[in-house]
Amino acid sequence: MYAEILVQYGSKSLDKTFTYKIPDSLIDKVKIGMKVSIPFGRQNINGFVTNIKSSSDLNDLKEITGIINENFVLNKELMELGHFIKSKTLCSLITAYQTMLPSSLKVNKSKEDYTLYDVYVKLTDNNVLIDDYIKSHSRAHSQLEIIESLKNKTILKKEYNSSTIKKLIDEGIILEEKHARTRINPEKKNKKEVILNEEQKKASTEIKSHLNEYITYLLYGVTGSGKTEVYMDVCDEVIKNDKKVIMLVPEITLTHQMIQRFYDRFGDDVAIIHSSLSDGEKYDETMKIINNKVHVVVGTRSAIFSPVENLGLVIIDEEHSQTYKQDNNPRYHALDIAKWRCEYNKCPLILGSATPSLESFARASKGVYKLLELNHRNGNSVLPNVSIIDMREEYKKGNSIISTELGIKIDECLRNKEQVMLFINRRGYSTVVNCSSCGYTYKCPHCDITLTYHKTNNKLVCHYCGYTTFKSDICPECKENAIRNFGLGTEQVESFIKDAFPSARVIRMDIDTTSKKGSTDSIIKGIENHDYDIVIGTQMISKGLDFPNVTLVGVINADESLNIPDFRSGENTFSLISQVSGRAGRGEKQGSVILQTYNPDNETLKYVKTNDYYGNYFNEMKIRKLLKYPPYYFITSVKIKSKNYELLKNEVNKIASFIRNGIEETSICLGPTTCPVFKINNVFRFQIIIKYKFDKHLEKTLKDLDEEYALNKDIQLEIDVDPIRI
DNA sequence: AGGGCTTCCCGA
DNA sequence: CGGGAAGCCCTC
Repeated sequence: MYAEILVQYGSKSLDKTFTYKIPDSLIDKVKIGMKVSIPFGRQNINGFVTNIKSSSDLNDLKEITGIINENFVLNKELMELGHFIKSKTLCSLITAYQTMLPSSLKVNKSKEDYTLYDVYVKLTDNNVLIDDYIKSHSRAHSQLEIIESLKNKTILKKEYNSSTIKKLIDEGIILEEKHARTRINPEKKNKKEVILNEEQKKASTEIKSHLNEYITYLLYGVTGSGKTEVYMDVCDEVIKNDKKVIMLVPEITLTHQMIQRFYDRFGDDVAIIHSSLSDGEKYDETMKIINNKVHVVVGTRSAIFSPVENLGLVIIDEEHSQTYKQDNNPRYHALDIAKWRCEYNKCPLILGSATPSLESFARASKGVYKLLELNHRNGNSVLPNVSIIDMREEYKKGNSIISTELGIKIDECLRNKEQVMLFINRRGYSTVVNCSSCGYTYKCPHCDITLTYHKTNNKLVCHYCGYTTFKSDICPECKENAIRNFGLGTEQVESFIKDAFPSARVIRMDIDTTSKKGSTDSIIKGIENHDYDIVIGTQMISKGLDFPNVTLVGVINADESLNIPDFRSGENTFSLISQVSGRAGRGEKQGSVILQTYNPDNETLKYVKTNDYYGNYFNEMKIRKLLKYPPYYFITSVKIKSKNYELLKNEVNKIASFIRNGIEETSICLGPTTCPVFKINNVFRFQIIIKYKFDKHLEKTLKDLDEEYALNKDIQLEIDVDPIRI
């Protein structure tokens, strides 16, 4: 028998199978989807079995040397899914499989058991041996004590002094026993029965009556409308049918509260998968899935690859979230994978959001997805009041950070013992540092961007490559004492607020204050317990958090995300600010939102103010149609990168004409142009954008292009099908 | 990916 | 003519 094997390396030049002979001793054991070790050239590496056959045209084949993990086999569904990922993202097949696996199970890893064991000890059954032992020697008191304490009992080994017990084990009086222990053990708390309101019941019933069909539902529910209850109600039904559920959330730490609710309801029937778990934790959770110990998998993007058998439902919460698209190779979108798997398993897919992506909403209005709406907040809470403040007027009054009105509102909140959230989507102290005398601006020497000032350590930091330098008040160009800060960041807002409201307890929440493991949790608990009155944060405070005592949300600079040069900036601003606003007034009290902006007439902000998703949708769609952007056209971007600028400039034009010749006439090829950030880490970057409705030549053209440059070390290509930003 | 084999350029 | 870097090619 022979096996076709993919080698562990992801390089494009090795993206083919190699045939090995299966030795007689392994014939009954080797299966498709297994990891095996093989000789390759003069090295010994691992590979992945993709096919088994009884004959081969080749002779003098080498033999498989061993199986890495007999208990792990990638199932047929995921084997097929690999081909889909390969063709969609133009990656090699082995890269597709590697992407599906947690690092402990990846093909290049040879260790097979990550299980954590507790070692227990017990007395041997051989009573004669024990008696002899006690009688025949004058034993240390401590050893006799151990023997006494273990009568009819099994106890953790580490309860005893290790050298004392070792002796007893060596003599055979005491036996060791290993018990596997899972690292994460959620508990089920039977909280009070959830009663769905009419809207929730309607949505849930609709989905529950089509559980054996591939239908994509768009659950469009305003913030606080209780989408989670609908998810859980449908989950219940799927579990009753003994099928499995995968639920995706954008970022685990921020959706901590939602995961807790799943634990409370389903307890140890839930496995959790996300990037901040350790390898061992991920291994345990994956094993729970493989061994059919759980019905529900909750996790971030990569959880869509969970090796569940009998998938009955996929839920993607906050479906508009950009985190579902992987921004390095393979650039897959979890939504595409979810669709593929749901179609394969003939089961429903639920996309939930308060601000669905334009693509999704457009599909729902065309009837491709089925639209389900939740228009009311759950319980007694109502949507917050939004007011827009013209910062141009405020600036004249001398307020550049907090407007008069926001100041008054904060004061009011503090007096009422309510909490405030202030949103500023930039970390650091100030985003631009320059000289008011000669105009010199601090820029990163390796990247094409300005440095951000961090006051906590008095350093200038590049947010792209991490370059750090000290800041001086004296201009390095003209030597004048005229260095000034522009552009607001979280640190500056924090220090301003601390000065303005000295009695308030203030916490800042951004990457810089939450990078330590567990710090996010402790901040969230602190907010829950009202240890803080004012929370200042970046977009990490925008999603999922549910604090009933937060009644005021201030958006310090609503223009920030509007000014990003991307066709989606309007859509993203609408959803970001709507999500942030949704943090206000989730309890009994009415919430209010203050949007500070230098563009009070901006269309997007007006729609945010009136919470008019439809208005914003139609407005954006009009623009997208006019400019031939998604969802009217598909987009693929080709980034071309090199350290050698002259070579790059030359090559880029060749690539553009190659693409122009290889696509249909109805498709549009834009560029080459320089990327918005022209240089990162001393690598120059150009891009070409292809817009198309349907192009049967494009995939082949891109594949050829990719292969052409696969071995070129000076030029790197980065092809992104359906990029999330350009 | 990684190692070996070929080629090509330079100095003596 | 030797040596060392650079490029090329192969791995079942």
